[in-house]
Amino acid sequence: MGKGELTRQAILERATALASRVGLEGVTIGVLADDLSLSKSGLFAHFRSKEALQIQVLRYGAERFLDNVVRPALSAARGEPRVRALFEGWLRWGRASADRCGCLFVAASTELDDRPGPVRDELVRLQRDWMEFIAGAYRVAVAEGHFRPDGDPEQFAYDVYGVMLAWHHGARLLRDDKAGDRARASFETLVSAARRPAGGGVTRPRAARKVQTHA
Amino acid sequence: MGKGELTRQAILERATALASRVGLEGVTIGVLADDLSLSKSGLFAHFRSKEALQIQVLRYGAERFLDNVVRPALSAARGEPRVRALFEGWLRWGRASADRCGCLFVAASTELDDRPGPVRDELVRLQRDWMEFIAGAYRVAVAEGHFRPDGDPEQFAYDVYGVMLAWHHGARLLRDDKAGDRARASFETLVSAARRPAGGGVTRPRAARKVQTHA
DNA sequence: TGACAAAACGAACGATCGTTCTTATATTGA
DNA sequence: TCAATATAAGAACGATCGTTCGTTTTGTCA
Repeated sequence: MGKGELTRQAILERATALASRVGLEGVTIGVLADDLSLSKSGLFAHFRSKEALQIQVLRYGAERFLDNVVRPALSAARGEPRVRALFEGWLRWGRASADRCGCLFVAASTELDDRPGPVRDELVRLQRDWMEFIAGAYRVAVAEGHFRPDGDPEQFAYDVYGVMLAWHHGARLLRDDKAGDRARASFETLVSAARRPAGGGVTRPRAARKVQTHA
Repeated sequence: MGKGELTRQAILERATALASRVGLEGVTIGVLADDLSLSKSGLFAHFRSKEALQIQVLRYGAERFLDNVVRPALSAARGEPRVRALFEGWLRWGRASADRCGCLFVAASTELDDRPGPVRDELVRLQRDWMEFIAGAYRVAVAEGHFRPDGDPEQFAYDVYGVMLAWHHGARLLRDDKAGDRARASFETLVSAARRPAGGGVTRPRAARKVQTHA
């Protein structure tokens, strides 16, 4: 990796952390340059516009999210355990104080929802991918016999996302200590609703129902 | 109402609508003055600082929310009907294209969650009040015998807020036509889980609620 | 090591930011 | 109607915004 790519990564690292606090628009070239002991023009040369920087920040944040949440969760067993691993990783990621790329997307979502342009397009693409990934994890859990087959994967993804957003609101804004417990309670409700009915309904299960209790 | 108070209201009206699109920080004195055909200094004189303007915008938005959502819902019957009226009004308010004070608070929440100061304090106060109001509506429904008494009102408020945030994410950012249906489906799940058990049997733990009916 | 390319700098650009003055115009009450 | 007052305008401030340009430093490789 050349020198240029190295500082470029350092810039994106810093910018991503900053953006989750002050928003994508709040990341100013001057402040960012000062933080990294660079000149404005030197930093600017790496990206040819602020818009390009913003897009790169979104992609960098998504990569970090993949590294820290998605990929680790893939080592969990297919089905419900993996869905749980995704949620727990997501929550852990949101709590992390060091790099707050998690809330970068929450912040960017409300910041860009009414501002058309390539930055918004990139964010929508990433968010759609992530929602679809959750829905996919749900489908795998159905295939594994953990979740009921007549559920709606997209609705599940929608609901889980809502739980995360509510957590963000409670924990970050309202500083509610119970936000984490509340998020887990909501998630547990969603998971038990997604499970196959306990009594053994009309559809005959192909595999024995796994019982997963939470702490 | 004097002349001053009149233009002051007009400024807040415009600023509130603008803030829900570009955020509280994005509402710039110059742009706001141009929109209203006022001079920067003339507008500025009404508030002695931008920070004061932002606080006034939050209060104005909250008043509008009270007028358009909360007070109309109070004419619904106590208990579950009122809870439903609150939710429907909330959703309607979020959809309204004319004045978007609803998403003002969603936008401000992520914008201010990491920026201490009096503006943030005001927002937290308003949001706490609103959450507590929802929890209060839940308690009334318990008192009316509609909802089960062993439920957690704060958890209910938390969950409903999550549904609204997910709707905002789906409808505003992802432009998902099904967001409204999804939000209603999630809300119905919450309400049926909150209802008294039909059989009137043993009270079950909160995590083992009823099966979710996906749309 | 020397030549060439990559990377960072410094200065400046026009524009806009929030804010502060002083001056002019409306509005109001006696 | 006429002062008293409230309201708006105008000009300018220092600061910062994203961006451009030419120069200088630094890294890379034959």
